[in-house]
Amino acid sequence: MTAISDKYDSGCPMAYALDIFGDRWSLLVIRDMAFKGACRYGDFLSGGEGISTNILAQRLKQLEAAELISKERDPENGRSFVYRLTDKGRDLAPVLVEIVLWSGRHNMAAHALTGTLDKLRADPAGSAAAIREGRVP
Amino acid sequence: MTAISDKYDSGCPMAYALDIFGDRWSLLVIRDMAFKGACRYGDFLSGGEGISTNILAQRLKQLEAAELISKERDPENGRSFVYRLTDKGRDLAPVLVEIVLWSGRHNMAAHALTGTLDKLRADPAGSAAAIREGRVP
DNA sequence: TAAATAGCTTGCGAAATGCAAGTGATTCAC
DNA sequence: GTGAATCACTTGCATTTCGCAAGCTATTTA
Repeated sequence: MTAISDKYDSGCPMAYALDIFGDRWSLLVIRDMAFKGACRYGDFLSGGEGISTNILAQRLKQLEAAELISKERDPENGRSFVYRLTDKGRDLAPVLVEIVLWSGRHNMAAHALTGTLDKLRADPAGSAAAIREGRVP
Repeated sequence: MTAISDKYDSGCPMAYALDIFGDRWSLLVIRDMAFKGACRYGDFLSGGEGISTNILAQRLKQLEAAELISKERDPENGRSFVYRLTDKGRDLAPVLVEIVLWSGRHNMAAHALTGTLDKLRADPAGSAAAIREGRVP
């Protein structure tokens, strides 16, 4: 399997992408990693939207299987793991940036991540580059 | 309601967007409109991935409620309706383009929409502009 | 006026989701 | 060295959503 499954794969690039992150939670996990520097299970659990623990575990496995994230033991705490975006995952930066910019244009009620939104607006390409390099914009 | 529901809205721009199109089918419907010029119920049903009719009807309602698409009677065929992207819907163009480009970079098996993919690669901004203007890239 | 077309709606079994409680492997405090 | 705490899950179960098939309504064509 690629991620959730290949059962819908029609060869369309959009369908390929949605097969991997076309659900409620995957992009929120990736957002936590890209914009907030989250890297541990507990970080995602307390990410703000209240993902439940079984779904989180499932999504992390799927994202790892799709090679968007990697999982390693935490060298400083043996009972913890560190999740990181892979090159493929960081390469989603322009997608994330455009989604945030779109929401910024159309959701007047937005109040979270606004500091980041200002930076993205001021320099979308630079922000995407930052994510791609593993930095938090 | 905004779309599927507001129950997850945390004020984060990403969450706002995913609340509207964070599911398996919404972006595929929008893809059919943006890249293939689809505008009728039957067009979406035969869009390639096999969405089922009840889910399609539900998604069209949600997308209309979120003001990404509009619905009108077809002036040339009274038993048909014409769905169109609104300004807000067409404004998703950069998101769609970046998703397709990302898939193009990472899915070597892609075979559908490849003519479009080449155009997007050659001129991403121009392709996004075409969608924004209601043309098919 | 009968048949075909377009766009749904309904019913129902299967799958995914959400919540709560429980497990197992470290690690820390004493 | 032992008990408590932490971290990362897993399991069970009720609820929700999905997917398939059949049916319904309005309009149009023959």
